[in-house]
Amino acid sequence: MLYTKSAEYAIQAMIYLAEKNTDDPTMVSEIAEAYEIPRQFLAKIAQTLVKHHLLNAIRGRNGGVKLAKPAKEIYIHQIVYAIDGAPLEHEQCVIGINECSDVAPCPFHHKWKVIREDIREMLMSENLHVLAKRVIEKRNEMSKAMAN
Amino acid sequence: MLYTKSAEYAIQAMIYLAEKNTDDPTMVSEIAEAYEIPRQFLAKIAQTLVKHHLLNAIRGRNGGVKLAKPAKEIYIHQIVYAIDGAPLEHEQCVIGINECSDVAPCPFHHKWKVIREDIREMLMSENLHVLAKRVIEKRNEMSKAMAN
DNA sequence: CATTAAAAGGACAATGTCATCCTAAAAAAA
DNA sequence: TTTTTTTAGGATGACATTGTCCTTTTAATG
Repeated sequence: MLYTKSAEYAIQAMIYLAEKNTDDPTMVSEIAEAYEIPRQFLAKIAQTLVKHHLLNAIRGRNGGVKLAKPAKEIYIHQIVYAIDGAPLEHEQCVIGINECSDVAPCPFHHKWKVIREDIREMLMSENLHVLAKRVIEKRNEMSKAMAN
Repeated sequence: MLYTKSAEYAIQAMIYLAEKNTDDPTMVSEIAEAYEIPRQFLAKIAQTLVKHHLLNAIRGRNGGVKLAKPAKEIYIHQIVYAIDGAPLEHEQCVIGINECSDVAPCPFHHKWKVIREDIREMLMSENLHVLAKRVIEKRNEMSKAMAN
């Protein structure tokens, strides 16, 4: 919808690592199992993330991957960019009209522009640290609710 | 992004017909040329729209397609639905977390929910009549601006 | 009735995304 | 040094979307 399945897997994997919050490497197979992502496929995605300096990889026994920088400094749009590539700069009109712009907008233009900026804002403003914290909070709430 | 390329072509074609606002059939090849859509491909899409009772087709010489009902009664979501199929009812979480719901949301959940509803609202509220009118207005403004 | 011009529809080709398989390289442990 | 365990990376397969080709059906016109 907003990004490919591959980018979704990448975000999941990175949140997993941010949650663990350790300096030790984590095996790709562990992450794959946790999120039920095909192992080999996630390995490819991890390779790409390493190339884009979002992950560091340690090869060999006891190896694995870890965040290449603090979770606070990794934003979702960076992950999406790394996997799906740069967003189109001549922002694509929703109904594909060539001359669509603010001056000569397509009939959807203004509504769509607002939505697009909301999405952009969402991807640009959220970092892994915040997301991981929220996931952990939710887990705790869940287990509390279960206990009752 | 919101829908497939095929659905985009379908919307363009239907707006073209709404703009013409005639009861005479329009050849698919004419529409394809106007929007630079592969002719045969648009023909397939038109077939689907006919099956979904959004277009009527007239075969043979002087044939073509036309809107199956007044432009005011055709909403964008109907076109998208016809081409791309029904939207997933168990609305998919943006980061693919299985247990994501209002009660146990994923870390994006609330922001994404709002955006998703804006999109839905946009597709549900806009009909071809309004869109075509806006396109025509824009064209007029454009040609006025050119004249200066 | 034959010709022409349109949509209908089946088959298939091209492309992109998602996924798997297998071998190589690297590093720790036996 | 050999074995084991991990990521790296090339090749290939499965599948969906996009696009093309060709034949059939339908209907107007010569």
